[in-house]
Amino acid sequence: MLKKANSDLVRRQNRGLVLETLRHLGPLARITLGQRTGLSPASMTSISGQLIDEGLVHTIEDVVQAFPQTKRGRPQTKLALNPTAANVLAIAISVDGVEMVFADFSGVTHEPIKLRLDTYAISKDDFGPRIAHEIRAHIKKIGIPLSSIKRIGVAIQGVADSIKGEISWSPAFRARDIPVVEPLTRLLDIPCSIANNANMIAEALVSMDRKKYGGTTAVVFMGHGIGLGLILDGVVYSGTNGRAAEFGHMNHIPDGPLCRCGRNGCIEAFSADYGIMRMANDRRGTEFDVHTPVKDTELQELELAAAAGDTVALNAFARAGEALGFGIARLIALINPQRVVLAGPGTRAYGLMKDSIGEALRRGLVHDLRKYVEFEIVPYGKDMITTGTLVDTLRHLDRDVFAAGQKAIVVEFSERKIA
Amino acid sequence: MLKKANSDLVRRQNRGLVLETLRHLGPLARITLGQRTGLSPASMTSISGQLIDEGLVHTIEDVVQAFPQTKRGRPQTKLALNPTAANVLAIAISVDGVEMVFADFSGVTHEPIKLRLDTYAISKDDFGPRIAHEIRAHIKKIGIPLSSIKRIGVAIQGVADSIKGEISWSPAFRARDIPVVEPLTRLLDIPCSIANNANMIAEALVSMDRKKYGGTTAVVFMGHGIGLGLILDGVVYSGTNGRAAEFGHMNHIPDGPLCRCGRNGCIEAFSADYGIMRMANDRRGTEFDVHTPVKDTELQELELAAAAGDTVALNAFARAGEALGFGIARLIALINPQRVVLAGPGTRAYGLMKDSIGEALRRGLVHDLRKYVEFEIVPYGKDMITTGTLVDTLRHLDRDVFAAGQKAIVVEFSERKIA
DNA sequence: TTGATTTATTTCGGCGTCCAAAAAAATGTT
DNA sequence: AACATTTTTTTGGACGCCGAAATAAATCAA
Repeated sequence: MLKKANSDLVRRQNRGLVLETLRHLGPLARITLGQRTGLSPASMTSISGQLIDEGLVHTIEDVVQAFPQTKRGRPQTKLALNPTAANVLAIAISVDGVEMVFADFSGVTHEPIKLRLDTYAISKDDFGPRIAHEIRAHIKKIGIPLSSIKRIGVAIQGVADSIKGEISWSPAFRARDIPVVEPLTRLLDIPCSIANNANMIAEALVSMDRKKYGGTTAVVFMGHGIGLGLILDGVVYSGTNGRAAEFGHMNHIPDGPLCRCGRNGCIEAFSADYGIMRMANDRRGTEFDVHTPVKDTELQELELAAAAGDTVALNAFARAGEALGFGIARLIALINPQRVVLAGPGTRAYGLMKDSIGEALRRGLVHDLRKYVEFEIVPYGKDMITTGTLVDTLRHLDRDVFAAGQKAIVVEFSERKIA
Repeated sequence: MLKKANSDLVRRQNRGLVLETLRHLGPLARITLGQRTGLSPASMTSISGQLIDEGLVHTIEDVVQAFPQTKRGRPQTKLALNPTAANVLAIAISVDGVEMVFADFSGVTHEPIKLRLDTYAISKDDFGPRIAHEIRAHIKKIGIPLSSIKRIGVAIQGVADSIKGEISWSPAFRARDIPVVEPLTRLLDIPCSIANNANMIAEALVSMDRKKYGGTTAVVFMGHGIGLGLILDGVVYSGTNGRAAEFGHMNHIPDGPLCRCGRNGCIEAFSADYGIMRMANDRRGTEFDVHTPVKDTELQELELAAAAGDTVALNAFARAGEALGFGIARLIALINPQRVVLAGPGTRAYGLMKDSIGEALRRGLVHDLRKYVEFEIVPYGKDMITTGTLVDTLRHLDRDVFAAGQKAIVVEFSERKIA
């Protein structure tokens, strides 16, 4: 259903457009902004004047306007997002621990802060307050005022309910339905949202290269679990109630090996680190409990063994690839994406799974559907999750908060006009 | 990325909103229309005046304003979509044949026209012209001018490429990549679009009950094949290049029974009519070629046998249900819809598959994901496909064609204003 | 029948938006 | 110093929506 439109909507949308363009392309002169956005120079003057009055944007003459203009004519005055307009905070929570990254409105980040926190032991109701406490402690250290933080984004490994603002389930926690948004909002008085980390990686990819990833892309995240971020028509799809896809717990083989989720035969049970480890141990007759976290060193040893030709290790990775390949085949049959991206630390062993993934795709997917899909492995940067979360959070400011304009400023603007 | 907005957009969007509201709620007075859309009475006068001038909407005083007003005050004059503003045509193509339905702008349909056409034998390049010819023949019979048909929507069983405007693959045709949009547009000079019939059923459901189906719903269509329509956030998702999902060819069991698509183990190979038939025949040692179309009478016999306790028949339906259940479990893991709807003639045998579907869902899906999903069987109406296609086609007119206004009329409007 | 009341619709004036064109500003070129 | 060029601002007009007032068209009451 369409929505009512009025001149308010027009300005809001164009303000948002200008902010997003500056964010994406960096400092630009009004004339260039006009060309990029399609807005007239007159409108650019009006909109940028408003944004400057509100402190969201500033002219950049002071700084290195250094580059002498080689052209004739009045020199451009470039506009840039004003870093001091706001700060945001991204928090990434996984079994590895908690990472916090602060950024200013222009997207420049502070040094990441890593917390050692025994998330697995913490209780449902202690987690939110604990994080709030940590935030307070660290902004004091960094020296930015709490009130300057306009939004917090939280990314978790596991199932996030972004409507309720809870961690429905995560391998990092023993507890379930852990409230996050409510305590942070209450204790810090800052709007907050929560999302799944595979979605945030997808967000990071789209912001990096909209042409490549902006259509319909499936981002498979391989790590301690197997996650999925879906980009549909350029927008990250976050499912009903924000509970995003659980690709790792899509069944591969009915009644297959036991998965951490309690069902049998999920993709994770084959392809996550613990699935691979279990497969190898089973063949060797060694006991293995799927709930024990797998140490990266152990996995690396297995990879080395496979590389050296150990058939048990090779087989474990081949089975992992097969499950993943069939999972991707099913995903393609359902969504028909233009591009499938494999990301995450688990891609380190891609070479050991490549053949079996390809073979599974051939077996499980009719050529007509396969032929249009492009595959890609992206090298995993640890900061993709926080980057994506920051992108998401800043876009929220651009579109919803600052696009609307601010009461106090509107008054100032009126005065300026009268005078 | 946001788009530039201007006053043009505002009027276009509000015109579209008014048209959609009238379409959805039937004739309404300006005042009611204002309440429903959120537009002021003044704006309603302006917009409706324009729409009336353009002939898209008419007042309904002439007709049965009969119902005497029980209230005091100036009586309402109801506005309605003007049936004569345009005609549209929906064409549904399946292995059963070709069905054409004409409708006027208010959505009132003519009697459906069924064509006997040997689609399976027709060549790639003969199909479009043949359909164009049939359209010409039938509008002559009905007595509406060709030029009044403003848009044609085609729904097919199989894979539609709605960007290229082709039937990529369909069980109704031997040929592939059959152009449809191009020949119809060329020979009739009418805009045309093509879509998948499961999507059109989804479209029909959303228009019937937006509250129920308007969130995230998966519509599984059971017939000669197994199709899927996905509604994401109230909008039917039509995949990359409009090539929608092929749920029926999602793999169920690697290296399982042969499917019509040439792969092994697709859901269809278990759950489509031919899959069920093959399963029963295999057990009985009878030969069965999956490419022979299954007669409905044969299937009914099998259903009766199962109902009478025949274990071979019962087993065939149970296996069909199991494949379907695991397919739905995988779908839920991936998309997490609020609602899963089973539709189509295949649901006639739902009673025989119910238990195995439920069992498969339990085996293949963790409870946390299962618990939020609602299941529903909708009784199958043969006209759901054409209804959905008409809904889609008329919305296109409302939003894209008539929302924009027409040059000639704008002039008239100015004159009226001056005088 | 007439006037009061009620409700729907239209008209009018105001405001916000965008835009095209003109003017101003700031620099390079001759 | 005058002219050319380019960017930015200003000005005036068009179009949109809206609130308020005016108008229209009925019912109700005396």
